[in-house]
Amino acid sequence: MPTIMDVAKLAGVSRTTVSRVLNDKPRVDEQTRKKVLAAIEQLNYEPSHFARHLRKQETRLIAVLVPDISNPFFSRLLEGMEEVALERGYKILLCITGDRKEREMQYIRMLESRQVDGIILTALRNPIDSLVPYMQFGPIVFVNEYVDGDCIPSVAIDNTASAAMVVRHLIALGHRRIAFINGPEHIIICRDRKAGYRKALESIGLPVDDQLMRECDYTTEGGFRCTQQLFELADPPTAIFAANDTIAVGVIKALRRQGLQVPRQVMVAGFDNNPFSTVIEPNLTTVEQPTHLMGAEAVKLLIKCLDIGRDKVKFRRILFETKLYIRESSTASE
Amino acid sequence: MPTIMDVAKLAGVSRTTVSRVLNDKPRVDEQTRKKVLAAIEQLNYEPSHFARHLRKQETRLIAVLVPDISNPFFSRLLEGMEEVALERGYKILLCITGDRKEREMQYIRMLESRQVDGIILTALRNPIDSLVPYMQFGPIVFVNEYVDGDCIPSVAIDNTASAAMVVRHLIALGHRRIAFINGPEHIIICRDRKAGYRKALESIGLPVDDQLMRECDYTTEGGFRCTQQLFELADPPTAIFAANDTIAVGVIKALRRQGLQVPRQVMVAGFDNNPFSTVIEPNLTTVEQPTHLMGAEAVKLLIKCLDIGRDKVKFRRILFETKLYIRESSTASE
DNA sequence: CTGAAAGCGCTTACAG
DNA sequence: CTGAAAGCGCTTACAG
Repeated sequence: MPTIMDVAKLAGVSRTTVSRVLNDKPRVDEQTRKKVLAAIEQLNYEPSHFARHLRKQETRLIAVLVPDISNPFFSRLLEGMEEVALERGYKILLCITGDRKEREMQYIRMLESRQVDGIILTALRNPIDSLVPYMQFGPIVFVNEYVDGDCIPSVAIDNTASAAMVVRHLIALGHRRIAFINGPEHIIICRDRKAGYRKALESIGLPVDDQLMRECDYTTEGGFRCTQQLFELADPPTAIFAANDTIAVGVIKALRRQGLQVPRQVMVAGFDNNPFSTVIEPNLTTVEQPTHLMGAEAVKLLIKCLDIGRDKVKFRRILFETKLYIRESSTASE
Repeated sequence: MPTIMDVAKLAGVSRTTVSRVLNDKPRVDEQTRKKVLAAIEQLNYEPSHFARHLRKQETRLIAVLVPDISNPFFSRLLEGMEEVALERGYKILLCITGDRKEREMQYIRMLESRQVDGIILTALRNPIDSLVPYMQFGPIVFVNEYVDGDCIPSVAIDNTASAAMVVRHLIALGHRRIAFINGPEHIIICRDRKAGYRKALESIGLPVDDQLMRECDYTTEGGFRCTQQLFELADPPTAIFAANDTIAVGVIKALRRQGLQVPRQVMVAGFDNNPFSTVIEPNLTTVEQPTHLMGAEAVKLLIKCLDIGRDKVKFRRILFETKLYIRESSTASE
């Protein structure tokens, strides 16, 4: 494998000069440049990223932590990130945590051993304080996930407002008994969606019935089970809002099992615009997040922190708009 | 950020000794080891992976190229890889090609600039010959994808046999007009599935009707369109085998649109056991590949090439068994 | 058991 | 415009 020294010898110059040509520095004679370029070509030389980065004290690597890559929400986020990273000369290290705390910390520690320049967290299962010791080693940016305060830059949506938008839509269709099946409420996103649900009800003076609020683990089975429970109530709901589409699939399956027709007898809405949502019958009303944009923006934010220093970065909290897709599952039949 | 020199000074030894302790080398006095360990602890020292790898001429990084991470097939493959990589001290660089040839080559070139130790390809859109110049820089392993001959180690399934299994299943249910909607036939996997389709028909003396073989781009829309065309035939099929579940969703949607009942009037089968397959009604008969195992095995194979040299690795072609899931879409009503 | 020295392949002041 | 030298942070023969 040829090194810079081989190129220098062949071209009859010093390795300093080769380095200059390589990095497009000024003050190189045109003749010299040509000789060097020819030597590079002839040897099929590629500079070693490793050596370069050791010298420059940077890795051009970004660790992205995701709980679960099979979830289209996270894979789309990654697609958005990858696009921008490549453009800017960064590479992405895929870190799947499986929502396990130790695994998460293990990856965060890569910052300490300088394996990566920075970290993007799409979720955080450890307490926020556990990040503090690592922040000195490089920037950390949230996307999707966020925390109160703005000690850590984040890219996200307004979950409260988005959930409220769905509930208002169901209210407008005449529903008064609207159930909410949430994901795990130790997750801030779920807490905020719940807040949005309450807010929408309260804003028009509807009572908030604890019986109608359920919590599951973000799975289809969870949605199925919670729906069954809801229909054991004396006064069951006429509409169900699920905190994500995976749950909503379980909701629709359970309703079908109960012999209840969607949307005629019960309306359903989800969240995420998962590809599922147009496969299931009836097609699911849902909220779309601009996942590609969010991923892209997160990488841009991280690179900005790297370039100008975290503390100088403004807009520490970037919010994106969401969009409600009204489909069959919440469409009134004429 | 402390370096090995800081530790050496604090412990009052040479950096050679610190390195020995770090790497668990023998011939270090127990007292000395303790002193060094204490210094490491006190400084919160972590060795720089970069420097270590520059010296050792390895990166412990594996580039994994995938066409599309939103496809659950590829994301599960990645999950399997990640698990083993982490166990063995390797990290995974996520390379999304979007099926673009230039993008693919761009990533393959990382081998040349020694950014990664090896490459795993889940697909290859460039001609196989284009890999040859890069093979000298590090091992390349296929998973899912493969080529004729065994110049490149691969982990895959027997696509011909698996497709034949599906078709035999449909034949056993009494079908004689079985259509096949394939993915792009420049992909070897699709060609092999088609071969399996033909083989199953021919094995019991059924004619192979060109009209019943269609090709699309692996999308739901493609499956929809091809199905519509099939039902413009004078003698339409009574069963449709789609080369993957995404296509099969389009098939079922088209049949529904035509007012045809599945499975009563037309039976359908897919491939991949995509999560879709249990969301769509009726639930889809499909073939499951052991994606996690395949991903894991691909990483093991690559690491073996790295450890003992590509040429010494046996089992250059590893085949995994597939499993047919018979669901409603191909179940005869009593 | 321990250390001085060389070297992995680059880049960057510094000097000319 | 060009080059000699130092150095990024490690590991590894080599010598003692």
